[in-house]
Amino acid sequence: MDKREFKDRVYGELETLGKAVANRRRLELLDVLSQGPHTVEELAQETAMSVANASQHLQRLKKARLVATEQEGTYIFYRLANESVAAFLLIFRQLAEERLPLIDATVQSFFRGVPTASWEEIAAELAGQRAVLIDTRPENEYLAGHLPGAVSAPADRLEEKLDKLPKDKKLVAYCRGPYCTMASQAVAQLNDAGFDALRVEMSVQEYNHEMRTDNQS
Amino acid sequence: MDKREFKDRVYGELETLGKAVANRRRLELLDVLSQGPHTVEELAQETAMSVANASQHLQRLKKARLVATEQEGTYIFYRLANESVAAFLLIFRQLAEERLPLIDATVQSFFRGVPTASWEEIAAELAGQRAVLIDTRPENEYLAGHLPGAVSAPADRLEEKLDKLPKDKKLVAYCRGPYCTMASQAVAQLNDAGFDALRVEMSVQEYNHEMRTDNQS
DNA sequence: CAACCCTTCAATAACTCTATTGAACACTAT
DNA sequence: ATAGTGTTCAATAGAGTTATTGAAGGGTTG
Repeated sequence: MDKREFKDRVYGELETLGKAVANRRRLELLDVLSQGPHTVEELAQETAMSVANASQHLQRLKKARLVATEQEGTYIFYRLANESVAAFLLIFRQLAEERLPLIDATVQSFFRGVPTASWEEIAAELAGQRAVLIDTRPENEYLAGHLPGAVSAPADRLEEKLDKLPKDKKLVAYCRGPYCTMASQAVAQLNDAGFDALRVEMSVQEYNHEMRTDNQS
Repeated sequence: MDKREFKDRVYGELETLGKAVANRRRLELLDVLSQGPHTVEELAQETAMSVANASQHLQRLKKARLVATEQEGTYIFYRLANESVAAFLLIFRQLAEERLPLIDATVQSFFRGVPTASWEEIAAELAGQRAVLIDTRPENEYLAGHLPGAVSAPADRLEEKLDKLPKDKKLVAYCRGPYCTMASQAVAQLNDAGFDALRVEMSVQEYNHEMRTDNQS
């Protein structure tokens, strides 16, 4: 094996990781999978793809070993291969946002008008019980892991929970991350129903990541 | 802008970062650029591409804002956009190596037979002056930044330096990183010439990264 | 300003990727 | 077994990517 052949092989392998994240559908799938295991059907629905197409993309991700599967009866659950993948996705997103300002501009424009706070702004009120943290993701994602103290109130089944939420406290909604629209949808609906709700820019992934880096320093 | 359109736009932008690193040639260019600024011609030669092809790939990287250019006379120097890009590349490689074992297998097989040490194994001898660290990269990369105490001895011009290297000390060679063959080439040549040389698995990027994380903890 | 060198452009053919379609496979429950 | 449901397979057309080629820009130097 000469020098050129060696480099072609090595960079050819590296390429498979690059190609895995070189497609918007697969990136979207990975973001949903960051929240916990999901079936093919769920993933297809979440990302507005046909089941066959989602399956095809998932197999591509599996070939790059970014995701793994577990059979459970007739369902197949896809999940991220491990924590390194989740950490990588976070850094991937951070770099993209830093280098490609259009992302942040699009996000800003989409969420304009939705009452929003940063985690720092709201942390004291949450700690002092003057605000309640609500998790607007589907219940299975809440069960797979949620922010400490959060209450589950999936955005698409909010009516069922309305009578269990306090009207005398702030409701602080989060969801999957900065490109997820569930919290903002829930906030609009809650405010219409007479609650005092706002969105917080936080997710399980970011929270865990901040905890980890905080402990290190 | 509805929810789906928003996601398509955002993930479509993220995709441009993914596509930038979805090609072995571009990954190789980025690795060379991690060592410092280079002209198109240099990059083309280093990666065994035609100049036109290299230029095409470099423009793609520039469009993704991973690299930037500076004109200097008739030359155009390409360089990584900033430190975040270098850090990302390191993590990208780490994840690829973790998930795709074929990479490490290929590396192991290529460097089998070359006397090699890890940084920990050799650090004490370097500190005690019983070994000399030599930088086998081209001189301009040495000038752009090198390991503390390292002497420049480019692998392709080793004869010129032979009489300046000590025969009574270990020579510890490094180059660009784990996929770079300069150090191993130099080690073979040096040992043939009667020196006591070995390769060390370290690079400027990895060294800086370790220093940074060591200080944090 | 003309010759020169470095870089980019434009066109193209070969190749790869993607969404879609309908069929096939696999597991469960009746 | 059979029907039903979740997932994958196989084929394909359309879109995108890549290396190659030769020509054209854009600076610099004599």
